[in-house]
Amino acid sequence: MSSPTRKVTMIDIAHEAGVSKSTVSLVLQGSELVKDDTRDRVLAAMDRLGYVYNRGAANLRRKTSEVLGMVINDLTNPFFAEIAVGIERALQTAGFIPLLANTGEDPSRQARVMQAMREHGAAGFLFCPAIGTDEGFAHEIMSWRLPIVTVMRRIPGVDFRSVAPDNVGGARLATEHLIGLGHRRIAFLGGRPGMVVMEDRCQGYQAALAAAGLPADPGLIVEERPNRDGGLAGVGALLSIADPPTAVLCFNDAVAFGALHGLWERGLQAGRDLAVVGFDDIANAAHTTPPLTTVAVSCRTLGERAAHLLLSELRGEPTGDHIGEVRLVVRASSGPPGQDRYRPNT
Amino acid sequence: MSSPTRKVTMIDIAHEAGVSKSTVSLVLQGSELVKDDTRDRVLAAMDRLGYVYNRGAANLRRKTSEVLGMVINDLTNPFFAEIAVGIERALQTAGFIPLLANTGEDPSRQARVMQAMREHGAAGFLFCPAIGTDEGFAHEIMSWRLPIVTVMRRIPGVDFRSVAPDNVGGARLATEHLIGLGHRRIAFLGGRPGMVVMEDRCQGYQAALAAAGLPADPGLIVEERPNRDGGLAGVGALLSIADPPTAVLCFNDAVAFGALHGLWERGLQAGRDLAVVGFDDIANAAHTTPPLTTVAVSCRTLGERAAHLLLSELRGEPTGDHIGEVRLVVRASSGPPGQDRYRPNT
DNA sequence: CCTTCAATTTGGAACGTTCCAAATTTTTCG
DNA sequence: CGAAAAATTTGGAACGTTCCAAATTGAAGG
Repeated sequence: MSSPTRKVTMIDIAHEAGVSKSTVSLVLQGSELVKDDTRDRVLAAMDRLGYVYNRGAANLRRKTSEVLGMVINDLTNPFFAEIAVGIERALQTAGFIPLLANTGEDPSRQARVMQAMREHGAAGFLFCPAIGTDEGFAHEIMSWRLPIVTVMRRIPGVDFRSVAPDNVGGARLATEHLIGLGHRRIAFLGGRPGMVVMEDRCQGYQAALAAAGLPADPGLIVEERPNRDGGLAGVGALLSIADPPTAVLCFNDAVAFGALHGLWERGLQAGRDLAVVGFDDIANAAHTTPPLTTVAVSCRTLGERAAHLLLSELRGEPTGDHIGEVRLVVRASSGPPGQDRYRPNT
Repeated sequence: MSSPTRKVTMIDIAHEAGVSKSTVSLVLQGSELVKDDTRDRVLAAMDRLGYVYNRGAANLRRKTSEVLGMVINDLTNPFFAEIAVGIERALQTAGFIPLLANTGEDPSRQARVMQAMREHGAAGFLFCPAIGTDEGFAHEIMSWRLPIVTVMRRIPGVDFRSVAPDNVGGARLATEHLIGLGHRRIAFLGGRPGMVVMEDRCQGYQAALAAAGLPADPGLIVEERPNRDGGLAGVGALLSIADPPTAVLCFNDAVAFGALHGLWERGLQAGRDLAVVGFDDIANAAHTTPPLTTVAVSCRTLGERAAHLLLSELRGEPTGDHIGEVRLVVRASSGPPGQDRYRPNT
């Protein structure tokens, strides 16, 4: 039992059950062809000998695999962690299993690890591209002719299926909300041009302004790192311009958290002194002081949809992109513009 | 090029380069035996034909694999996400690659997916057990005779190598800090007995009390879910007992966040009205209001150590458990006991 | 009992590697 | 130059499956 005994194979089972290896194989594949009685005998033998199916060998012969690559730019970000969980869940129930890579936004790591996954027989990829992913690489992996679904960030210039929330619509929704509250000078804070997500959200913001007949002041669009630090720095910049905004739509919740913090540092309060709106509705958004108004994206669902999309592609079914619904969640960080405290110069 | 051409194999390369498949194999394995000139020819051929190494086939023959199972109880928890990232990083640089499973604290999912990973040829496991993991299952996987390293939560009764922070020491440190501030009635909040981590931390807390000659009031140990909701509920319970504590050590940061929120709801302030200390120092701890005093655990490092431990085991090297260092980070949520506001009954 | 047809079962050749023992080529040196 | 030694290269048998075509068994019908 604890001896260094050779691994149990189908042949051993065949022997033990008094059938051929082909029959064992049929049983393993749940074939209808085999007689119930025989099946039972084979299953019993497997049990007795402690058989472990060797999928590697099977896949070698069959030229397929149930292994998929899951490449995530930043698992440390709860938003992407949630997506990863959604993907994993869907794959698991479909009998697939992901190889994981966290690229940490490093394109060269990304390239290395995706190559490794290919060598390990990944049958397709769920892919949240790192920020600097270039078109050359995109073409490279396209040439692999494996199904690939990009999640959140689509790559311009290649036609992978993609799954993403309705960034344009969400930003429009949020901006309309602010306009409805009476705001006229609304800023957009965070992100870098070249980031598709930033561009989409910014576009939705601009569309809402335009639809309301409000001027688009380029000075109100502040580029910043897409994280808390960016928000902190950006809100400072916004408050110090000559004619400061009364509201700010942040690229994402992390940026909004930073903005909240920046306000707090100045003795100002979000909602009263400056309306702040986030994007994503990550877990913490409900628990800041004040709680954050934000655009809710169901990232778990997004992950599941991505997985299903990839599975469809694997089956060769026709597929289309998926744009996830968004929903505005109004909390206390967004209020109407006030006249009292928010202008340092009065 | 885009034709449904058969996959390129070593044999094709051998042909193209005018050598035998054995030579190609040697090149692939970076052997010193092959002449530089030949190596170049082979590499060139690979390049020309677009060869992809089939590790599945290699592993079948070689009876090893660079694939490891990474089984995480809850990736949604930033603490474990960080560990996962640390593991993945270390594995990647060592040329290994993880299969991922998120069990969502469900032991039956856990059992299913670990079996699947075994069938896929996982050579070992990095394992953060789900909460209800029973000893029977532990013995089952032990019988697989694969190297397994448990992370964070060790399993009593089986001797897997394990990696965890110094929970006992950290809790002692935190409690000593509170005692040093002058607190005499210090509560412990959150977690369930049966959770090893809770037991360790609670033990450290009790040790510190005992060392300071303070009585151990069992009424000051409040079991609760190990998350924000548990903290919220628990702090309410603590404040309403006859002789309430002046300080509370929370099972982890999430619980502490809930406690902070509970205080805020009652118009009380952490640090002044009740000293609150967390455990883990997750990303948000520095950004609560007030910022949270907590025991910092370097989870990224923890993950890396776990990976290295598993790799050592794979190489058959002698190994031992790793207990990660902890460090007390004092922020504003813990102050000396006051006399004014924290007693509802004065 | 023989035939026919359906239901089961089965050998053996892949799948793309590695690894061993043996073969071949190259170098060294008396 | 020839022999011995060293450096390279090479066939072919695994590894544990699947899958096909063919063989065997069983049931039904005359």
